[in-house]
Amino acid sequence: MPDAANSPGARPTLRDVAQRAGVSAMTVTRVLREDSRVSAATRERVLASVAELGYRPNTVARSLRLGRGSGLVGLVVTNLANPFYSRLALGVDSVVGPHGLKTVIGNTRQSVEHERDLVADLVGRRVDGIVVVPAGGDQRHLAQAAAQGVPVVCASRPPVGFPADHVLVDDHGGARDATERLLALGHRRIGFLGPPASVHTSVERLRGYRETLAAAGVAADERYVRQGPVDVAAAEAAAGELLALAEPPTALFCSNNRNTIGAFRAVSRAGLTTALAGFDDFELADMLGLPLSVQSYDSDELGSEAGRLLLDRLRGGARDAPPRRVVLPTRAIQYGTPRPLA
Amino acid sequence: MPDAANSPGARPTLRDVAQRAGVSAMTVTRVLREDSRVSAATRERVLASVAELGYRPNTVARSLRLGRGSGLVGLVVTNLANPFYSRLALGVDSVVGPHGLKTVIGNTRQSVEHERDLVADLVGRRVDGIVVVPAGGDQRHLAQAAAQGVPVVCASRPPVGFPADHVLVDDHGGARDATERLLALGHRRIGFLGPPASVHTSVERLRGYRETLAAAGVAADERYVRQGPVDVAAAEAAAGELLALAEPPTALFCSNNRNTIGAFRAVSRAGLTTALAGFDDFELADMLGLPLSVQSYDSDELGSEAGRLLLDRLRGGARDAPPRRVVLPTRAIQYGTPRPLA
DNA sequence: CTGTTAGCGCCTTCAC
DNA sequence: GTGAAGGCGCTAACAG
Repeated sequence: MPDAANSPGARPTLRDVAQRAGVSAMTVTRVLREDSRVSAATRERVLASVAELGYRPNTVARSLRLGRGSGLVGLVVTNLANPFYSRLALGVDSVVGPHGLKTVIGNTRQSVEHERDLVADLVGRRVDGIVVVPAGGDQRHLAQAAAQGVPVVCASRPPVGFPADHVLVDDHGGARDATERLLALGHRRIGFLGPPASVHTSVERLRGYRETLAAAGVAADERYVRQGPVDVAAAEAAAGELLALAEPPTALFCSNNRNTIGAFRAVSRAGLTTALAGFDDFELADMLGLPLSVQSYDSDELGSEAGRLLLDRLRGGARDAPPRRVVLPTRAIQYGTPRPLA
Repeated sequence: MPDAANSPGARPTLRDVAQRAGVSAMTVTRVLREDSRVSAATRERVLASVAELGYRPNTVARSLRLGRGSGLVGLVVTNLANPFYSRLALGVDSVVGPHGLKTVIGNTRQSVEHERDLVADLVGRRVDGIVVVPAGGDQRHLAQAAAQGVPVVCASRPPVGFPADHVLVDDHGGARDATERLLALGHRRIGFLGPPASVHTSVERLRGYRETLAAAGVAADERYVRQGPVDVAAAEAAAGELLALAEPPTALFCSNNRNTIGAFRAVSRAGLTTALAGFDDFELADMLGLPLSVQSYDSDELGSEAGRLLLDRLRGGARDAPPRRVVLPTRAIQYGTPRPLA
């Protein structure tokens, strides 16, 4: 009887295997851990017993006994449906997975409150570490987790009020480059479209945009700045407003791909040739029929870097190293042929 | 000293709290579980002690003691970077999350071997259940997990060789509708583009396409069928081949959005007006400048339905119900104005 | 080479 | 109202 399910739901234990093989539980452990020297004969018997019972060691009990963590890494993001975050998740998982760690997802739906509950839950589950894209400014719960000995790595946004490893994108540099490209084409009336100021990346990208304009001697015009849209529809509306101004911008810098796509829709619908520069690459960007430059980077790299930082704390010697910061560069991609301003 | 980290990494235990409050561990448990009647005074002292130590109950130990599962749901997909799967993940998580279950992700990268290892690992972690999009035809490892008492729910593809709840999309019906739309426009030379026959959905959609053609009295032409492309580049190449035939198809039915996008690129590059019908909606589909009909459905619904089926097995009375099947309908979306064949 | 003892952190059972 | 045992499944540390 290969897999006699004696009582459904009652999974066999180490003891069951031992008893069936006529040895002690300890011996079974040894065989399973390929530990010390066990006689070939015994090993055979034990393995047979394991197979017959369909025994699978209980990792939970094991990790409890060993005093280690649960072999889980918590991943906390605002919206996993966003490919940006799912790639990030994959990046984390691809790095920690080979080390026997599984990734637990936590979706906060932009709510700091959810984030706090999630982190508390993850800490309770004794995750070995947490990778988080903080949803808001209040990060006390993260500080607390870190203080309780759970390594925290922030991705995309820096930790606030406590030390932690973090991985950022070169938001400022990317925004500078994007803006410079528009300036180089002769544009002076350049609009800005991006998420609200509560989003760290948006702040940095806006700063890069402003500083670049200032450095080029272009007067800032706050009418051209729309910090707010988080989805395509809102971005399209906001872009439409800018384009409808008496003296509309001749170019738009869009600080993420939601805004770029929204802007594209608005420009396209209005039948204009407003130049576009954006942050984040996206599929079909090359087929839009408008020249477009984007600042691109792989979000899975954000994840894999975060995973590496975490592993260093867990396995490497970086257990008590001072907090580290990794900044990923962006690279410019030009779609279509840029048109100099007439 | 609010959170004196006595020894970093050594998290306080129930006993520590008890000792500090001058009570027994049992009493602390009671307070935490809001169990029996504990004197208000004791409760106060315990809670204070909890707060001061920053104590967080160890869920791992708890679930071990209670003999329950780990409060985890395993999610096994081939590629989380694909928005299809990340939405599915979110759907699962949104349903099981409110029941205190967390979702653990497992990415198989299309490898059945990885899938087997992953499932084994998840079972070892005593997940309460598994939602899986099976990567291949060999599902013995899933059967085994199910046999060991871990409820398995298949999404997008049915279980093979063992009974299990599953959620499918109406692949056949959607393909029929898509093909009928092309026939209605007067097309008779209709090509098919889709993933290899190892993918269940592809088989069903191809079947729907073939049966619909046959029903309309259109002779099948196997030169027009390309079952293989899994990414945009391969799809574009395959579409290019079809378009380059001596007697090219006047319309293409693409059985997923990778193939639709690839076909669009090929058609667009060739400057043709080949009609397109696809499966799966995708962003910017409306901006492509070609008429296109797609069979759309929400993959998060696949996930949430799967989550519900799983919950029924875990919490509901469906513990030992016969396996159930849920089929989600598709709905047609028309982008642009369809052009009847001249 | 193999077995016994003890206990990870928690909670059910039974006493007081 | 509260506490003392005992054990969930597993494995270090020590026997033998």
